[in-house]
Amino acid sequence: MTACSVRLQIFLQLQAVNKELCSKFESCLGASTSRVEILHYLLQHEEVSQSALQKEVNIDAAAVTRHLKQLEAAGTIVRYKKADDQRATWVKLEEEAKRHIEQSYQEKSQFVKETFAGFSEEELEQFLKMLSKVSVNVSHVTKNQFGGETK
Amino acid sequence: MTACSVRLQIFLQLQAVNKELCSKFESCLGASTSRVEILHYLLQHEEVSQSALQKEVNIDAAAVTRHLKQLEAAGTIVRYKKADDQRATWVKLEEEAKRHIEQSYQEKSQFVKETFAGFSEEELEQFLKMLSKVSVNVSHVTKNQFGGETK
DNA sequence: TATCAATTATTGATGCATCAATTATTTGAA
DNA sequence: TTCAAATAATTGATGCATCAATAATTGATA
Repeated sequence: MTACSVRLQIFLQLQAVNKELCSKFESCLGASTSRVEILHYLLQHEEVSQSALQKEVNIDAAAVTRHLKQLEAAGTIVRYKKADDQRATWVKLEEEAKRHIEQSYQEKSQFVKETFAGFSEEELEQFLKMLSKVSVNVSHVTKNQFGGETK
Repeated sequence: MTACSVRLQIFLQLQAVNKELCSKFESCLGASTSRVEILHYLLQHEEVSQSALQKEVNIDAAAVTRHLKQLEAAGTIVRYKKADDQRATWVKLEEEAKRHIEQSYQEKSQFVKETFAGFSEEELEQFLKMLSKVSVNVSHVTKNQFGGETK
């Protein structure tokens, strides 16, 4: 309350907002943000290897494998290997599923629109810049700036 | 890539940044942001009931219970009941642990400082306002704005 | 006073992400 | 050619958060 700097508030608020955002998103769309991102990436790319997908959605390879196995079991996607490389697995949406996912794409757009209601385009640009700046800053933080002596 | 609106980018970036932030924080401080928030709250409040603490740190009561049990087992905190209400459990730091946590408080401050390096005070204020606005917007989103017909 | 509702904490089941270890395959260099 | 290193995916162990159900206690009321 008292000595709580603006920086600290932002730090906490960032996490709080993100949590609310993901939670509400999931209850609205019926799937986690990760799951939805995977599906929307597939909607826009026809065919992709797991490792490429993993880099795009930025979650752990193990998590990707588990998502895709579930989606395959549900009949949403197909997975297959190609002759030239038996290591890589390729993924694509079932035709059947595309329509349903197109609809959820609309819902996501609407959700995102609501989320940033009342922001001017200028503010949005600035928001994005700030987030990117934080990202750069964080990536430059190194462990040994802290704790110092390993007493 | 192509039809990717600024709003959508922010939406994704917000989650990405938060993930990096928490991950780096944990590797620097050696404990999750939740855990550290709990400890720092206790450092500043001497004694608190679990339910009050739970509201402060904004995580599920079940998660709080589990954190506190671990901290108790580690000898970092004590938990006890009071005569006037046998339901509530009160929590306080062990004297022994306070010094160590004070140090981690410094580390957290340093981390937060690094995170927002290069931001002017004005920008910080604006950042906070934006986050708050998003929070308000999200809280107003209702499930039935979406999907519409439950076909 | 007996009972019902609210409060508080806990537990169990579940979901999702991470890391580390493992397996299979491919590539490249000696 | 052969073998080591790189690449890709998977599995198991673990951590942490959530929800739902349960237990214990307290307060209110009829």
